[in-house]
Amino acid sequence: MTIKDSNIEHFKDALQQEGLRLTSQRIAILEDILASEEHRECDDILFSLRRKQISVSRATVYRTLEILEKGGFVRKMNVGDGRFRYENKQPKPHHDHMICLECGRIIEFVDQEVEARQVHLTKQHNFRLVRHIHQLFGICEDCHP
Amino acid sequence: MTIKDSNIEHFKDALQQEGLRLTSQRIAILEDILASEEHRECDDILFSLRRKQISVSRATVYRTLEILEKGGFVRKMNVGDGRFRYENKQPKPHHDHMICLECGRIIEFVDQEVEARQVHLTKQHNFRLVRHIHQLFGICEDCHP
DNA sequence: ATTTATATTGAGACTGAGTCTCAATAAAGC
DNA sequence: GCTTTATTGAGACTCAGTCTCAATATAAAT
Repeated sequence: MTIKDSNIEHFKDALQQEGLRLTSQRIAILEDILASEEHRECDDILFSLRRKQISVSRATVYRTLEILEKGGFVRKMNVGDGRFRYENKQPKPHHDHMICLECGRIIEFVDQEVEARQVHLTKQHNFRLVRHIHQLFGICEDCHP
Repeated sequence: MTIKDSNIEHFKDALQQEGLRLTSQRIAILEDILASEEHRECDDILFSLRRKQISVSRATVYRTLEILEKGGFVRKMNVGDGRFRYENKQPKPHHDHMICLECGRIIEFVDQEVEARQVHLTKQHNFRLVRHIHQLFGICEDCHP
């Protein structure tokens, strides 16, 4: 069984637990996401499918992305420009992002010290930390001399 | 001269540098923001003005907020729910936010270690840091037992 | 394999935050 | 006060994302 197939099996299980069905559209969308390492918006995924001659409606892509996010298959991120980006979450450990203001390039990073401080700071306020967003905006090395 | 008047003077200067005019609407919006410590969305400001019998159009509030942001009078922030929040930036040093997922309460925080790590991490990637977003989402002490 | 119950899909209408247009109005400088 | 031109308000518009509903497809039962 390939890694792809095992992912689809997991997806099938996740769907069944919710009483949802495994459709060709949902498989196509998941496969497209699994095959990409990018941080893409809905239409990027839609056009990627179209290029493969797979016709899915925009509504279905949005609906499936929501299911995939809940199931932990994709990560939905807000870059602040009004459009959400979705990335394949599967093989990746937690990370945050540096975002180039010129070219939109996204660099992933993690820092254990920052992670530890977050826990410390929220404890100080008796705040139960659920998740966080840490985005560093600036100019990447390709975009400055 | 009051602090309020000195702020309006600064605003007038900022406007003049851009060839813009000091109007009663712009003054009313700035005053309303200076009088608040909250993180409000456009309509909160609009309704706050209405309560004071000041009629300004939504378009003008948006337009003025943009000018105020550029001039460093307000800070525009994205909490990820599709609406921008604006806060009085004047007397405050830099800070980030903890956001309660239950009640929407916003707690401000700063941490020099985190700030230092950000500089360090971006340097490692030869990335020129311009600004950052650091938001900790969770449940505040009022919303959990 | 057929049937049945119901989840899913696609097309397009709809929503809501925010932007744009343009005629009427109001600052600022003379 | 007069003139120039920035600003305003009302509503049209945009754009990402959601919702509706009739037609279709899945999964389970027969």
